[in-house]
Amino acid sequence: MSDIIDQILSSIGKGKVFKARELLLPDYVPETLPHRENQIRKLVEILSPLVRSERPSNIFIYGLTGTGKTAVTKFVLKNLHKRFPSNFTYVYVNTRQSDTPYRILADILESLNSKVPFTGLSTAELFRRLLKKLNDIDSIVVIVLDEIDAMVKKHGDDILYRFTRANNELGKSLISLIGITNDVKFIETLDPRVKSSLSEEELVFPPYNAEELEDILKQRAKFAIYEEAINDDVIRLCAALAARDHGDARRALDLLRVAGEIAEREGKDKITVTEVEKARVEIERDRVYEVLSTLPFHSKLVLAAILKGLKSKSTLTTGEVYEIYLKLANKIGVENVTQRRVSDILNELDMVGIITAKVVNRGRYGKTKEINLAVSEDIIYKAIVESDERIASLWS
DNA sequence: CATCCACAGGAAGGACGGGGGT
DNA sequence: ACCCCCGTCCTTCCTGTGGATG
Repeated sequence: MSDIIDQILSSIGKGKVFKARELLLPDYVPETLPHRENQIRKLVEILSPLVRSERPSNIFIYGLTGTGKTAVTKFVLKNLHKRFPSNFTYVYVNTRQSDTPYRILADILESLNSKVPFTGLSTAELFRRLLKKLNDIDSIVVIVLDEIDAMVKKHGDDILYRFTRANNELGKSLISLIGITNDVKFIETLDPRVKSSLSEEELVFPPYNAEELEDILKQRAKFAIYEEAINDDVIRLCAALAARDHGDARRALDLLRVAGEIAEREGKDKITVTEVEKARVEIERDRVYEVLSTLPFHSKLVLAAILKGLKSKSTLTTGEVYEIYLKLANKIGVENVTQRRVSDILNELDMVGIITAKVVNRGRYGKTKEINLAVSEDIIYKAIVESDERIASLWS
């Protein structure tokens, strides 16, 4: 028995691909950020008052996913803090992970070493505690709110307004906000007071092109992967796939890392384009599984309805999906939700990238959504059948 | 050129369970 | 022990709308 385990362990242990796999993980902040020199310079300039222990302007940072917004922000703050540790503190909150005002405030308080209950308090109470804490600390605090658009779309800009007013309530200027968003149009939807206050300074991150992605990948690969285990074709393919997807560096790094993991798992000593292709499928599959696992039952059922419907048509409307959904609900004997709810569910499925639901006007034939899958059908099918047996029974 | 389709999507609220404060 | 606040799903009722059609 132990032979088997030894075998497995040794085959895992003697990975021939990665020198330092962690350098390819999404939250790793590298020492150099190629093709972001301008953004770094601008950000340091804006934040330079910190050197004199003064409050910098609030900053709004835009750019699509994987354009280096988070990395640059963390990089700059980390390095400034290293040089001037007593001048300020900074807090980073990802508002997609902590996507309610309550969680955001709780995260900030926890970063400032204040214990808060998981739930139970009002957000007003948390805000009061935050102000008190800031008053006690009495130094500049830079608060980074990453992926702020997701939170505001769900919960409104009320919390942002409160943040921008916090300096008044404190009676001194301690808080400096950095808002990061993927959605360029997002800022127009903000309350004008919040908008003007939050975007005292603005910074734009353009997408990387394929060449720049290659540079980034090469540079990381140099330290993360053995030279013999990789070649330029692999890097070029990862870069090209990611460039097709609006120049997303995170996606490019993910592809490379997962391709390497696949190579090691299969006992190979180098990454080839085959592994990159497998990595692409695997990444997509993992994402679908994860999204589905958190989906409420009726969302899965709506997805099942879409799958069924697309068998006979190339695109569906909300009404068509709802009809099929009603049949399926009836078949497995569960209460159905209203069409209004299904409309929202379709938007949610769109938001997480499993389907595309585009609003179209068809004149005389009304306004509806055109619904299509955004992920390959068999991946969704497998994921959905495994996630719930009642839904699985619809196919047996 | 008005009409009218097939919904979109906002507003208000309610049931419910998890987790406080006091 | 009791009340309060929260987020999550969901309902009901509603007003809004781009453009093919008559």
